[in-house]
Amino acid sequence: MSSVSTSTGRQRILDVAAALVLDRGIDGVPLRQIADIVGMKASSLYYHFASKNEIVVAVFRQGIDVMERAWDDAADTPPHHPRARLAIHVRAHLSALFENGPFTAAHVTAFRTAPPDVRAEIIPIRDAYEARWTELLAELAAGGHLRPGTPLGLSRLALFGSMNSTIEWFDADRGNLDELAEVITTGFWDGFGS
Amino acid sequence: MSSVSTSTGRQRILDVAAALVLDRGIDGVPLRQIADIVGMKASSLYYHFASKNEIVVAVFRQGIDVMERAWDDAADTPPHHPRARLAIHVRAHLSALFENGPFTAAHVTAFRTAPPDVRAEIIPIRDAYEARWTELLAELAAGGHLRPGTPLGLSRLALFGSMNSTIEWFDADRGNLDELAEVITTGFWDGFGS
DNA sequence: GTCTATACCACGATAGAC
DNA sequence: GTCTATCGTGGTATAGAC
Repeated sequence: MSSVSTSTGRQRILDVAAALVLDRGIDGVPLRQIADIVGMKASSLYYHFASKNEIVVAVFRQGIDVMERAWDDAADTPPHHPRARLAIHVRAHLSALFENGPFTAAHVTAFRTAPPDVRAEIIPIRDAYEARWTELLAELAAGGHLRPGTPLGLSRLALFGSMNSTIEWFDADRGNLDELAEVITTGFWDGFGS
Repeated sequence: MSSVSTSTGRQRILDVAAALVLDRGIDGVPLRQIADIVGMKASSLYYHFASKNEIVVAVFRQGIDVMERAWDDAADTPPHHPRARLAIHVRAHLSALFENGPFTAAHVTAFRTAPPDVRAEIIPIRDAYEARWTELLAELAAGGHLRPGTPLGLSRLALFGSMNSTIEWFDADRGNLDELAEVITTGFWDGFGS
């Protein structure tokens, strides 16, 4: 298992690149800066990757991979009643955003400004992840657990927005991810009104 | 009243810059591209602005200004019961995001990767806008209309996330903003569960 | 208020030694 | 697998004519 400080070679480059891209965006990160932090010269990056775009694609891929793994882990737990099933996947998505490196967060924040060819390569992969959520919400709706009348796509997008926007303000070092997941789940399920 | 196609000089530069920054991020937009679309040379931009950062600051300022004006218009309407009061301000915020140029959306999406000095100049201004929301939510909570136990800051951030993340998917040309505002308000107030 | 010309630097990327 | 050296391009910004 790799961690940021112990990874080597290709993975170490991706760790550094993901953190920087999350912070400054794709165009805000020169290859020279990635290389500096890794401890090599920019030209040496080209032994591991053919281009900057290829690094970005690898970062995004790994970000989606982290999300899918978190989903799979969550899906392993025994079946719950509907709300708990949602809660466990919300917690998993937040885990991908905050507990497994900067990859998922980098993907979520930087994808919108990525070059068209990078986007084209990533879209099919992220679609597969989104389809899992659509399916989960469809099952909840079929069981009568979601308000009728709201299109499924809308509630999925609202949930994604609510989860992903935590990147802007949640501090994983100070806050509690379980509590955050509970707030988001409750907000989605019951709302904040009373 | 200025519109994108008829504005001139300084405002025309800002209109173009805001649209491009929304699309590609700050570092993804060369001054030459702004100048091209405006119909001048890049060097001529320096007659109107001292630096690229100054353009970005002006774009963000206007984005916040649009939000505040939308808020003020909403606050002009006679007092409602609590949920309707919230709904009217949600609608106003979405109006700022989609109905008054790309400034507010550019601010929301590009601020996170802005250079530190740009951020420092903008933060106090955006804080004032956020304080309006905090105050509104505090009044709702004081009236017993928000679920007790959820910190006010959390519900404000959840609401912001839900509204601002619509930038990623809502198509103002095809969708209905009133309906969107209703979905978001209902989602915040009552949730999506049943 | 916009132009031409240009300075200066940083960018991504390649070649080839070690 | 990393280095030095370098190429070509394009970035922000300035000077000065018109």
